[in-house]
Amino acid sequence: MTIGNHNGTEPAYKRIQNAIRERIESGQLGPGDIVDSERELAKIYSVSLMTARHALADLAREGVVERRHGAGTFVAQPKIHFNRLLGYTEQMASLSLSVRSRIVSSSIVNREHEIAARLGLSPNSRLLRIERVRSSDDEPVAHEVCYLSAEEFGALMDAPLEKVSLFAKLERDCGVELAYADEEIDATSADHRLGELLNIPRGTALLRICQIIFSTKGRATMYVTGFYRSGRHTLRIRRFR
Amino acid sequence: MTIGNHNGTEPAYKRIQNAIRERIESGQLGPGDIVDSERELAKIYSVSLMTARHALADLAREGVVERRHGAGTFVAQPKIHFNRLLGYTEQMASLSLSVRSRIVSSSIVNREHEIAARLGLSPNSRLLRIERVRSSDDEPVAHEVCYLSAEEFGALMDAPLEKVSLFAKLERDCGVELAYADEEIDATSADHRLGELLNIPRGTALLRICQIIFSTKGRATMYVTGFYRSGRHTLRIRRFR
DNA sequence: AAGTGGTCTAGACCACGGC
DNA sequence: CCGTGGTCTAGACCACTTC
Repeated sequence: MTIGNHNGTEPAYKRIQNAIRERIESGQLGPGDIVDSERELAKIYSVSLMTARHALADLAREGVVERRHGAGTFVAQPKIHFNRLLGYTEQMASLSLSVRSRIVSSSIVNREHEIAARLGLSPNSRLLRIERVRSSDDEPVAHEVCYLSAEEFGALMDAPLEKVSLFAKLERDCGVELAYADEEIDATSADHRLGELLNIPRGTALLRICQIIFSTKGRATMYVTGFYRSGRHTLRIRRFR
Repeated sequence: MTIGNHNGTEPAYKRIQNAIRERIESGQLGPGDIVDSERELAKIYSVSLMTARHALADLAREGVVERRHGAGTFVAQPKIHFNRLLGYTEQMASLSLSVRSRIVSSSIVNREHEIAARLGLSPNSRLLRIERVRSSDDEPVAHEVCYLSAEEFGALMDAPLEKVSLFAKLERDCGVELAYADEEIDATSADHRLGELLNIPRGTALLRICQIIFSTKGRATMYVTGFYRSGRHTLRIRRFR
């Protein structure tokens, strides 16, 4: 009797999981459909019950399947993606809205000590600063300023960011995988300059969002502050207890 | 040899987890400290390795401990709670700030068709409506109105909500377990009435948050709209890609 | 009653980490 | 080297759902 994780292959429980995932992705199994039971999987894959169980319990934890005591294991309903970190362009695209961006300025700065620190750089680091006004239907609706390490991303200074999403550019061309963002959200009023840029009266309420965006490696990659016209933007999130 | 989950008591793996949790909460174990290994736990609690393992693996999944292959299991760094669904009172308490609530009105309404619908009730359902102004340091900082099914929660109408958190009341006294909330966040300006209630000039920017709060059973339990003074409130969330 | 998931046993081998 | 976690076996009893 062979015991233990012999040969250098994938663990059995992962092989089982992948097989189930593939059947879901290929459409062979749809939401609500029943999945092989622990005992069936154990026979099919010649593993013990505990191993089959491990595979299913893990998939349930991920939300791929749902287990009902006494009834069986079922393919879970497709998840609604709340709270997903998206770039502005991506968000608008997901709502079938078109955006255009006007680059107000693009420059290298080296006196933003606090922002440099938040990006985990030494205080006097050179930063690429990109300031943009985003419009939809030729009407300006948001103002964003983002900062990145000039050393790493200086090449983006002349990139055609009017059309291409900065997120996409980072992920596709710069080999950075974005993972999550910590954000601070509050309300403010438009000052004189923001009023002019967004073509609104001074004092108009704006949603202000300030994000630090981290890569999959845990590196703070980008610092963004944005002002969004009220009425035109609502942020939707889901919070858990 | 006894086998299986005899007698109607708590599962062994949960008893082990609770014991570890208690040692962490009481300060006996701090972040980075090593936790009993699977083999030690198995001996101490007279359970099999798999059971001890289950206890630790589950705690690791929750983020309470961290497991390092070949090294051991360690107490995780204290979590920064992002995106946690908290009542206003709870949030302020977690920041060591005291709040007081003044109940502006508390009544039964039956013409809020849209809100009733959002709570999954028939359009003309009777709803308990509680309007409160929250103050910190005797200065009004937020205005909240919440709606609940009058049929289910009518008894709350005369509850002393000046002092007790509504969340706590629901969870402790009404047997409702809150699970998550879908929220919409945007910015607005104070109108005349809000200006008076919050003692601020008309036109001041306010953060507006509108939540539908769901129970663990998936029932929409409460609808809340709140206005929060800018400068006094920033919402912190983490979003994942 | 039959089948399902939930808990549990008493072991096993392997891969990895720190001394 | 020894101890740790990661994977796995071949069973067991219990609680629950469905028929």
